[in-house]
Amino acid sequence: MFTETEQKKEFIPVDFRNKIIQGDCEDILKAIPDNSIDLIFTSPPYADQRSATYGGIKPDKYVAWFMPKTDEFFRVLKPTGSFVLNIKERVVDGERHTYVLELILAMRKKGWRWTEEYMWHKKNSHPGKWPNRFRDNWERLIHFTKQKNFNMYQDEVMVPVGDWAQSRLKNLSETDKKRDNSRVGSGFGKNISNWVDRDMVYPSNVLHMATECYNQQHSAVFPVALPEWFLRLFTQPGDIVLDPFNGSGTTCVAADRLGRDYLGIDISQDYCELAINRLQNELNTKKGNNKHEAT
Amino acid sequence: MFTETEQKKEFIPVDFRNKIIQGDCEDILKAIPDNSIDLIFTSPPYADQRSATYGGIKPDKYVAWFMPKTDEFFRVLKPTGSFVLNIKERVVDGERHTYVLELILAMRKKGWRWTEEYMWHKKNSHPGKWPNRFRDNWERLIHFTKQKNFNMYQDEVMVPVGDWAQSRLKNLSETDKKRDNSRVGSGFGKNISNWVDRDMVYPSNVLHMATECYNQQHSAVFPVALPEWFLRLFTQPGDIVLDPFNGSGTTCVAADRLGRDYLGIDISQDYCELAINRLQNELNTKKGNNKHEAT
DNA sequence: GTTCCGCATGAATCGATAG
DNA sequence: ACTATCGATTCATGCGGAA
Repeated sequence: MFTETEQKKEFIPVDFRNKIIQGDCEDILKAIPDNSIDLIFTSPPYADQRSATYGGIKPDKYVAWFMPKTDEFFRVLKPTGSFVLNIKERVVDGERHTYVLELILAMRKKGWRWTEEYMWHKKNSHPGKWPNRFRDNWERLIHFTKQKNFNMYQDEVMVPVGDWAQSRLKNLSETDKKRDNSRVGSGFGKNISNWVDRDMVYPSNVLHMATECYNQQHSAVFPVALPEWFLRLFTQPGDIVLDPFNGSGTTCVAADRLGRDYLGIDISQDYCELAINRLQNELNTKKGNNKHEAT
Repeated sequence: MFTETEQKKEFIPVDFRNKIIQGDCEDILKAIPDNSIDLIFTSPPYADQRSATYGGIKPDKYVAWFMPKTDEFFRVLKPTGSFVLNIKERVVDGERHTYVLELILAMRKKGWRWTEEYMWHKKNSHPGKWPNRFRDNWERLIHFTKQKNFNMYQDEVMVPVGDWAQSRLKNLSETDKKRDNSRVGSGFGKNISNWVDRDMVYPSNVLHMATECYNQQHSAVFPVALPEWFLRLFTQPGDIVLDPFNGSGTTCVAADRLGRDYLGIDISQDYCELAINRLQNELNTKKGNNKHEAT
């Protein structure tokens, strides 16, 4: 993993796989060839959020700030690739701001296809009570593509039927997180299939996942299971996944676990270091598990 | 209940409560005074759907078709009232059509406030998948208001607390609970009572409800629980609720059950008759229950 | 080694207060 | 009048100490 500027310019065009790069994705991506990325999965800083690291983009300026970046995304994405955007509109003056709607319309004018909108139901959203609204328990996962036909591997995200299987899936994923991560290279779907492989159905466009909690230092804004789901659905092992707002590197962790290559870009040096540490921990966990299995 | 045109013109301005009226809501509402409706809850014909009765509005014409009607809705709605629109964008040529996004933007230009967007998660939608998408399991419930302050009765829709609290509180003895409760009366132990006393919490903006089939001819309408929830939240008993695309009359049934007055408008004579029959059945059920109680 | 419970902490939003 | 900051509100979850 390289974060130094010197290495970027000569390294990326030749081989930009499995790197975390510090910088503005709009600039960094200029060095990436056209039609070279299989999946872009990202959660950009929401308007006026994360101002400490991203400078707090004003809601009214959000589309203008984001559009040049999506132009680069469009260029580097393979024609059969997908762009999954995790975003939610802020409340401004007591009503939802329209920057997400405007962004979708603007991106369509640039050639993007608004193929689908998945729903992430967050079980543990921020609490609070106000006179005019309840807790915001969902976020958009907007699926853009460059063309009508794109790669989608639906069988890879099939889920067990019925509540009994759901509860077992939950238990498995929790215990597996620490103990069996090395085997999770192929993912929980395969583990599950050991005992319920005959009762699997296709999921819907509603995803139920809790936000992941805090290892003291930092909180991942979305759970690893979220990029994992879309990586299974839209990529194959060996494909390359880009997260241009990499943050703590959750997308790259998912790619690493699933045997996909990643490219993570973030403007914050601190975030880049955090992501590199997380990925190093993943590597150590793998080694530890392998050693454990060997003994 | 009146469906004849002759009765409409003289009757509505004087008393338009608990009626099902056949006609185009854009025309019928002209007879309704300004600022007279407490809540508008409706699920308009989606683009290209219900073509037999509504002539199959083309997606590209949807906003132009819908906007004049929302102007009337705006006029008849009380300043403190709410307009809840159940809608979902169709897939056209492999991507989501943008008429819902455009509708929200157009309505805001006319003075509507896009206060919130609730999510209806349809738990039992029809199974099925397509090469480029899974089954669509959610719909928007867009909450528009005329002004920043509006009527909202949040306590009416509180829900039982989650499993985590049940499991965590199950070991508290009855004496502990009583002691803590009594302390609340004397002003002590308020913190404890926050946990022990509370078995109801406020919901979020995600609604989990199964779809309902009223009968074989009119499939996949929304469940009565859906308007019921919003009627509880945004109206009080005696308030008047409008559904300008009344269909089989589910909104009116909810209003009737909750002691709210209703006004249902639909362009289809068949739907109007169906709704009137449903409401008559409700009335008969009530009478039957009362008689049973009397004996 | 389990289970249980206390506690801290969030992609939040509102209203009031201050400059 | 308009923006910036701050406290209050609220609940699902993980962590860690205790039983």
